[in-house]
Amino acid sequence: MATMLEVAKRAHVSIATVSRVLNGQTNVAPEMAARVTEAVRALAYEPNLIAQNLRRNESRTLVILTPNITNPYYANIISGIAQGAQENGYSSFLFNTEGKRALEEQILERLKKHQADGAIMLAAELGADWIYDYAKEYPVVQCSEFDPRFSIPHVCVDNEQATKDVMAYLLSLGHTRIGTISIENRFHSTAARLHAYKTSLVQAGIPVEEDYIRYATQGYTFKMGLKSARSLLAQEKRPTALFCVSDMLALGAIAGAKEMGFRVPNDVTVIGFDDVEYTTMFHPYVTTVVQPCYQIGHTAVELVCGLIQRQQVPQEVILPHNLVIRESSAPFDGYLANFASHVTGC
Amino acid sequence: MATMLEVAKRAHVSIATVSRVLNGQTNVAPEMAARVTEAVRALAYEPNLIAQNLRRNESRTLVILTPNITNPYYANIISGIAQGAQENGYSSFLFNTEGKRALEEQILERLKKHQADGAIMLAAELGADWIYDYAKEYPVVQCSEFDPRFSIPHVCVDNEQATKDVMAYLLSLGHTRIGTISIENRFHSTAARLHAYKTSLVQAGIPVEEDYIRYATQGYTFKMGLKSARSLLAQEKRPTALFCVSDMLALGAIAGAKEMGFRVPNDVTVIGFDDVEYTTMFHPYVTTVVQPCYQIGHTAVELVCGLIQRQQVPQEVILPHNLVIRESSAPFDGYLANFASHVTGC
DNA sequence: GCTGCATCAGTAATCGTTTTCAACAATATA
DNA sequence: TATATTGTTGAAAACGATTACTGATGCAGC
Repeated sequence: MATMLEVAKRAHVSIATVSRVLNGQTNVAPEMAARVTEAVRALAYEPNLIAQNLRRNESRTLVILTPNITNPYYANIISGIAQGAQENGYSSFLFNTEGKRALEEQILERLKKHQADGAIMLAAELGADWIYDYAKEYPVVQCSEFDPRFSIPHVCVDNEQATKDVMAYLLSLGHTRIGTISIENRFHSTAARLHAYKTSLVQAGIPVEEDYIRYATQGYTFKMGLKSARSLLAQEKRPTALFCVSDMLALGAIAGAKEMGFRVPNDVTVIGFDDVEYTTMFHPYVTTVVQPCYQIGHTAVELVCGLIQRQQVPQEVILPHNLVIRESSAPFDGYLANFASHVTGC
Repeated sequence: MATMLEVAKRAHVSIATVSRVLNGQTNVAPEMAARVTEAVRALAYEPNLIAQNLRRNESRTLVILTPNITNPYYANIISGIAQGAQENGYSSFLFNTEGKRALEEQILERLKKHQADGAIMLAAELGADWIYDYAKEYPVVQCSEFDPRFSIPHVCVDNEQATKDVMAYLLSLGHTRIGTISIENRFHSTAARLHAYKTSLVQAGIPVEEDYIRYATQGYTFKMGLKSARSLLAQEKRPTALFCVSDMLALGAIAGAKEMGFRVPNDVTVIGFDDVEYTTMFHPYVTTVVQPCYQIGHTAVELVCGLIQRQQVPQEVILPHNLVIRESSAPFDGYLANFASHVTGC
């Protein structure tokens, strides 16, 4: 690959002039500029970005840390990030960390090593104090998850309010035996949703029953939803509505309910969270909370670009959520609910 | 961030010595080496990789082009790549191209610009001649898909043979009315599978019926499988077995068959391809061709590393596939098949 | 004609490494 | 004692760009 020097020689100018032409500076005689562009074309010159980055002391690169790229929830966030990065003249590099700290640190080390100008972290856990060590010194932004103890800029929805909306909706449908499928992890969203679930009940004068709460032990998976629903719905005074903290859990819960002979939504209402594509793949389509994923990603890029340019950026950006009502939710039907718990097949 | 010069000053040595220590060279006096390591530690020195790369004229970086990171089929390939890259001291950068040529070219341009040492392309289409322009000059390897007209090194399974295995299995089960859900795209695998489907029939003395072939028009999706199955099974002389070129299509086909009142596998046998996680999520678990995805990814890295080091590498690596028989396939039952086509509900 | 001021092009320093080469000291050999 | 050999070390030249600075040229104003 040709270098700037070769271009300069061919155009009979100095490399400084070549550089000026390439960077669109005005103080170059048109005739010279023409010679340079011609030489660039003839030699198919492409600037060596490594050299450019060294000199400019920037990499124009963002690293994106995702626990699991296969998760469709992240897919839209990522495409928002990719688009935003491009608009701001950055490349975004995607890493699949599987939530492993060692890997995550390895990637953030790139900030130190000048391989990246900023980082966007999806799904950082509560108590991951070490992240703050990087965020203090380098541009780091968090998406969806964050730890309120640290002032790392982040973009998310109001999980507490979203859950309250779900609960208000369920209560308005007449449900009083409302269960939840939560999850065993250290995400802020999980804690916020569980907290709002409980306070909503209390505020409605309904006691919180631990029997109505299950925790997925192995991630937001279909199987976990299935298993949790089986156990929740096997109780004599089974819940008539299930709030699941993710759509995959909801899908599993619906399958579990069906398997036990319950109809969804007639016998059991199931509500999800996130609005991934699968919610409208199988009937009943899932009633769920939609998060503006693309926007979340896009906004995160804007924050991190702000940080890179040492501008003042908001510590927290909360984007609007939306409860979309589809086929998996229906008003409480006392008659059915009392009998359905004894049914075992159709 | 401290530079080498600062480390050198603090250790009272030259930067050459610092470099030697950092690169583990032996001809350094232990006492000096100790001073250097101490200074490195004290200043929390991290080498500037940009400078390093410039000097070494390499980036130790691989770019991975994926059409769709959400597709679980790619997930395992990607993790094989990530692992292989790490083992070889490379970073792998993942890009979601959505099959857009402009984006793909933009990413391959990084090879020219010294931003990446090699590229691994997943799912390149037939007739994408322009790729060859890059592959001629830079290390490029293809995974799963490739164009036999060009000699770009690639890793894949033998799609032709795998399909023949499926067909032999179906024929051995007694099926003679075998349909296929293929797809409208320009992948070599698609052509190979369709070709093998047809030749297997012909070799068995069964004429190829266009009525038994459907083409998914909008990708390997559940909905496409559903739609194709509906149309295939609505025929009076409906096929009793369906070979689908992807698991998602098979899942959709199973749903479609069920919806029409057919039992899978009793009334209709459905076979998929790839063996993604979803095949064992819902019953019946899908009989499918498993591809050694992780291995494919891993091998692709080895090839590309070979190319980078200007070694001779094989033009084609074919990895073994495996037909795994699960719950969605069963022997042909003449009695059921003749009546089931008139059934509309259970 | 001389000064002052643009305008434009080139020289050289710079970014932070690696690596060649020469210098030097210490040791072995004759 | 003189020389060859070996082992360490540092000075300086790369890598390929950007950019501050310098210098040359041309033109206007006096």
